[in-house]
Amino acid sequence: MTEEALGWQTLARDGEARAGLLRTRRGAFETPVFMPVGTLGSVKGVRFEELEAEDLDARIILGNTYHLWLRPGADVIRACGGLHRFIGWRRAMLTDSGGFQVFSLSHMRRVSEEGVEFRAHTDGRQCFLSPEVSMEVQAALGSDIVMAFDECPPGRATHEAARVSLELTARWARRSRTRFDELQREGADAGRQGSGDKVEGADAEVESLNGRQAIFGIVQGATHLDLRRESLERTVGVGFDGYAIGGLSVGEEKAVMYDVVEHVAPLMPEGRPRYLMGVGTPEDLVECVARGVDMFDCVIPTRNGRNGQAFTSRGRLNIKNARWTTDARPLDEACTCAVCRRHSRAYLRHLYMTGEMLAAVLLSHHNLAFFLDTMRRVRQAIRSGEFARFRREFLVGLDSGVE
RNA sequence: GCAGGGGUGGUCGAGUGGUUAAUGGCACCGGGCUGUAAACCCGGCGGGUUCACACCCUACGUAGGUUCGAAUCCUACCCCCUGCA
Repeated sequence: MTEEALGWQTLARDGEARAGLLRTRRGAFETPVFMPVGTLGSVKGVRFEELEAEDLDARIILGNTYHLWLRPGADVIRACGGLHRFIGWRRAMLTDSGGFQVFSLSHMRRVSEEGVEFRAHTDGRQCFLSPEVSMEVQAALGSDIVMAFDECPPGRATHEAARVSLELTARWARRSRTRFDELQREGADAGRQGSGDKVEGADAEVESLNGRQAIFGIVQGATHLDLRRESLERTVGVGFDGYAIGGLSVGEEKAVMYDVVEHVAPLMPEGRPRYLMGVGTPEDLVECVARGVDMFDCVIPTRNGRNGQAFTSRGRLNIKNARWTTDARPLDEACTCAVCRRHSRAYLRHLYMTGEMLAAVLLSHHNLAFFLDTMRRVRQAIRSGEFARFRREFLVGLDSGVE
């Protein structure tokens, strides 16, 4: 028996790229992994059966503290047995802390040492979010991986602003850890495993985990490498089950983002999973795996799918374009997802142009399939020592353009 | 037949003498979206020449007229709607 709430071990390395096995209390799966985003307890437009089906096979999804706290409320979800039971998802779940909303709703908030005062985007009422509140809400949600409460500065934050922000995040990391541990001891975790809950696909390794929630710390520092290093040291000093790089893809140049990841990821603890928050496009995933990242999440496949954009092995395809009006081919001729096996571009365009919700459903499905399949191929390439070649060919493919 | 109302750009619909190639909506064409305030947002949308500024044509049922100037006023005609016969 282990005392860990989460385990990660390297299966193979290829340059900085790592293939690993991540064990959570709700299932073990290989990394690098992409986590579909389900902010409000729903991966928008995609049923859980589909997420579990072979062409997607998502092993872990995201939920959001801030959004679920506002609606339906932590008490409701606790009363319903935690987020997993509430939404009907048995596999792993990671919850974001609400830290990102401090950034994205920045014009309706006030940040202080204690926490953040918000005006709820839903009805404008005054709310207060802090490391303690975030941990309490995430305990009520009972997610498998909890994120520390951080502050995410804009990508172009100055050195001085990024330093102030990073230091606040570091203090909040300590408070997050402290309150998180108290809540685990108090048994506040609504998703606690080991008391008779049958975990689908659980194996001996997973059952050897202690059944508690795990918690990840978040490295900030904007684009300033010295601050990133300092933030990393301080976060590791607190001690977490895994570490995330936050504050990227928030307005900075793409080359700068890659540069930050390239400098930070290899410095992150070798034996812990590394999670790049909110990233990214297919090329971002591959490029950041190459720099040592293990976990990703992004709204792009579902949001862009809803908005008519498909990701394919030859780049992006805008289903709205008139050129597809009578095109009988699937979105991506190299894709074997349920949507590509059955439907033509012409039909998908028709659905989109007529406002049928099925367009959003099918495009979201395909996009998730493409992202998840890309990660499968990434893992396989790393394990067979052919990641460099895969990376090169994948990027050439994306650049070749949809015909 | 008489009385009243009306015919505007792909479409619906504003505009009742002058910054009107003509407000809006829809449709259409294109672009964007990275820890989801997003089934959303932004641009274009009569034709032609131009990289562009710009210029030229054609347009508010049809044909005339009044006026420096007309989608807007007048006359005739065509068509549509409503009521009465």
